[in-house]
Amino acid sequence: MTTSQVRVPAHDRRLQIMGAAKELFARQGFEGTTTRQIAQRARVNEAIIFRHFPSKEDLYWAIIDHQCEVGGWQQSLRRQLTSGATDREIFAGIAEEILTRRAKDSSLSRLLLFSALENQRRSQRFFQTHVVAYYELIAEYIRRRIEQGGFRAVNPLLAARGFVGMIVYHSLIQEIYGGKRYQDFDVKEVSETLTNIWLDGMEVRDGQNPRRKAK
Amino acid sequence: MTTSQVRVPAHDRRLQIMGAAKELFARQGFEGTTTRQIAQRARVNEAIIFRHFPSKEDLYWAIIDHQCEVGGWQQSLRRQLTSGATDREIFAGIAEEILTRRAKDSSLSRLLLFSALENQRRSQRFFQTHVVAYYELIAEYIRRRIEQGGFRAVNPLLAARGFVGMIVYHSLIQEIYGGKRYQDFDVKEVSETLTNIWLDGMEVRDGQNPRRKAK
DNA sequence: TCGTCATGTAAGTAAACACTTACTCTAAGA
DNA sequence: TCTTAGAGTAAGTGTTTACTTACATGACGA
Repeated sequence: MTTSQVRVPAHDRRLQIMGAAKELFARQGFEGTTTRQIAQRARVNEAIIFRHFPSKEDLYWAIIDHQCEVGGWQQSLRRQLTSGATDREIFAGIAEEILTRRAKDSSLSRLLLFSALENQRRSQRFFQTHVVAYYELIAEYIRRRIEQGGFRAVNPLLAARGFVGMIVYHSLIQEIYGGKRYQDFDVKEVSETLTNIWLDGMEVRDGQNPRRKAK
Repeated sequence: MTTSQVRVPAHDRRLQIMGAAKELFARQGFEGTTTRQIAQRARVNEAIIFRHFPSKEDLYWAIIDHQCEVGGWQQSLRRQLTSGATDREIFAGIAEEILTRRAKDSSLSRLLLFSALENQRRSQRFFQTHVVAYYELIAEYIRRRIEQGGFRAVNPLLAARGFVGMIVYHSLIQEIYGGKRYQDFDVKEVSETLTNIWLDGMEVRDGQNPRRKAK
């Protein structure tokens, strides 16, 4: 009995299923998505999913692992921080990359947020290996600039989170609350404006004492 | 046939069920939570839930509506913005309130975020009535300070989002990724540090031209 | 050319799901 | 003191869920 009976190599089928599942998980969460929906969207028999993945949950983590490998966030960040550009160029560049990446693949952002909300335990592994390292890189740069006297003396990790927070939260609101209809923003404007605010708050200006650490 | 058979007025039972459901929805999402779990946690027979609420979904929205009424975010914000205090006092106060409120009732933040992710359509109503108005109030204050020459000329809505983003994103990371174990932050330190960065980036200093709007 | 084995499928299964039904009990107003 | 509305319950309902099973098919090495 056949519908189309197109034979596809296992590796391609895997990717096809993961692609369909990724969008559904991103939109409806893990619990909100049924294996039947995934099969329909991937135009595949439901049993095929379980030939390629032991369980629905294994499929879920296969997607997340695959996405994280593809990403290359850290390499890109490291390149920007060591490029020798000015602070303003560096941070505006980071902001722009976050915004464009999130706009290009909003499924991934949603997926990771869902993962963090639905399954705190499991997402901790991702957080430890990816998020912490990302902040640590920015914080390290900030720490160095403080020592050089270019930035004021604040908690570097807090400053890094503040910067990333401005950017990510903006795009989160645009994405989650259907912000595009509410008000549209230009990526360049957003990244430059927010970077300017943050940087002018961080830089030491002539005749001004570096701020002491609060508390 | 009885286990304890304690008779409780309908209104109290409603609140009891909503309280139990709120925590479960906040932790596991709507789809991830079963009515049986809710009943067990509320120490109530499953059928009782459906006597008080027509459906699981009605219970869900009853919780959100109830939480939004209780909140009082806007009144508090309006009071702070018109208190006549300095910019630094006002914004540090706003930051501190956001942080303490979120820390005190982390279920609510999780619930609203879940709601936004799981049910984009429905959460738009909440967004329009609460979130938009909140940002608009801050943006309005920023707009006035720009006209007075106290703040630089940037998109006020963007600046408002940047400020709130720093604060909320920080507490989001602490909350979601179990940040308390990763690194603990003092509310005062966080609110003062982030406010200082943002405000020093926004304020016009002597001998400095107000920044033009990007683009 | 033919056997093999991974790819593919239809038709299941038991468990879990939201929700209902038919019934009991008791606190409070008359 | 009696009546009754509504709080409480045990044991269901049909449906949907993740996952399985038994079998069909065809590309490819020998």
